[in-house]
Amino acid sequence: MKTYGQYCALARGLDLVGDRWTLLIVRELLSLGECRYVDLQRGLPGIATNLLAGRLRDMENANLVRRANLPRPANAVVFSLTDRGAALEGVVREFIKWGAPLMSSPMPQESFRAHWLLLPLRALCRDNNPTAQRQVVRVGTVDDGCDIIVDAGLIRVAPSGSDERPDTVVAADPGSLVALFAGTMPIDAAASAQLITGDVDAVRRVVGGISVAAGETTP
Amino acid sequence: MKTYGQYCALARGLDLVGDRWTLLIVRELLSLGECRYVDLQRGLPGIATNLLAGRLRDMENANLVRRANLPRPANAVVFSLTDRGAALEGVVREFIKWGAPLMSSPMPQESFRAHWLLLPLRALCRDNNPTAQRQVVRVGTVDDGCDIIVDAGLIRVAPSGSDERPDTVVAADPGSLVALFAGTMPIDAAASAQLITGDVDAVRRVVGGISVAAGETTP
DNA sequence: CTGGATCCGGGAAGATACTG
DNA sequence: CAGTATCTTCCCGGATCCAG
Repeated sequence: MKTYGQYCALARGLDLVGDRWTLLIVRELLSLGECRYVDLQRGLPGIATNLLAGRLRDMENANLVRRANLPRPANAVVFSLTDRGAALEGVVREFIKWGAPLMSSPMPQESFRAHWLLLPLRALCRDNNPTAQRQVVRVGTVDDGCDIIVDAGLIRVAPSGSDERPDTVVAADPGSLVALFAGTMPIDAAASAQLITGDVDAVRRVVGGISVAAGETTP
Repeated sequence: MKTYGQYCALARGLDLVGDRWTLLIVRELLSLGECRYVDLQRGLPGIATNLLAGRLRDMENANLVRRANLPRPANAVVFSLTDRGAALEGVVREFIKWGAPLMSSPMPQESFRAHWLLLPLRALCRDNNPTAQRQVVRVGTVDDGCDIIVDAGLIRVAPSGSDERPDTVVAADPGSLVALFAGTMPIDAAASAQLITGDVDAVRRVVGGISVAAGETTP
């Protein structure tokens, strides 16, 4: 990006991450951790491959992204954020908070990946039943989704993988997923619509943290 | 801006404010409040006038900016942020925090406006002497700067204007201003270098809040 | 004088094909 | 798998011009 030429923290920050796609690449790396080139392509539908390659090079030069060559398979590469890149989490979080009101419903033609919910879920989920046993709620699928691991009052949200056996799987259209975790759609309605497979109470345990925190707790 | 076409809060947010110059226009309006077209031009050195006009129109359509026609002088207009636009303050604050380490020293040719310090100063300044009388420290000039009004433990930072009589004026090169309020340059050094006019203790009162807050207080 | 609109050149973004 | 090469399109930047 051409520099703004302004001695200002905001302008200098935008000089580094103000380019188109850059913050979305940061979102992918914050959500997924280390990932391969094709993982980034899957998580960034619409990006041109030359643009992705160019941005990764720029971000590497700016010390935001680290590139590591794997021994096997041959020519394999993993990308990850440096500490400086990971420090953008606050920026991304505020952006997501600001953008949340724009999420009322998906547009036709709009793409969706369940792991895009990972960062929002970290803000939205709570343990409403801290004395219960450890539970895992999967949002999406094992190939693309988030695992909400709730245990003793603590929440961890990780990209879904085969290392967790979910007690519950929430698989729904994008609009319903967002509505469910935003508290707009009642959990009962989601259950009736067959969007929840497994232990529905595990969903109740983690959903609606923000509003519930100010009100009563679910037993 | 072309939409990313992603049903994601970050992507949808960037659809609205990801365009070049947009967040810098928000910075100006957050810092100055209502302002005229020429004020924006002065605060955004380097922007082309057609681009500024276009962005303002886009932001008006996105409900981020409000345009009001003044009765006098003729054709005069004031721009200001809507509530939705002002809600970007959190994003801008995080960006400034992230960009702060990039501010070590100004590049030659880089432009500077003292009122760009307004948002950072809100985070940096504290009242280290809450029992003292009300004091005003001006950073920059009456035409372009910030007035730090400190009174009974409360800090207010406003764009400088003729309605305040500063007890102290800090007028220095950009690098020294940043270093002084970031705590890198000792206040004594700034005073010796004739950068501070008036009551130096008023500067001591407001500077270095973050580090001082964890340490001892200045009497 | 304020608040733009118009025109144009260069460069970044986007789409697609191809390769070690 | 991880890009490069190439082409097209469109946005940005700079200058100038214009209406109220």
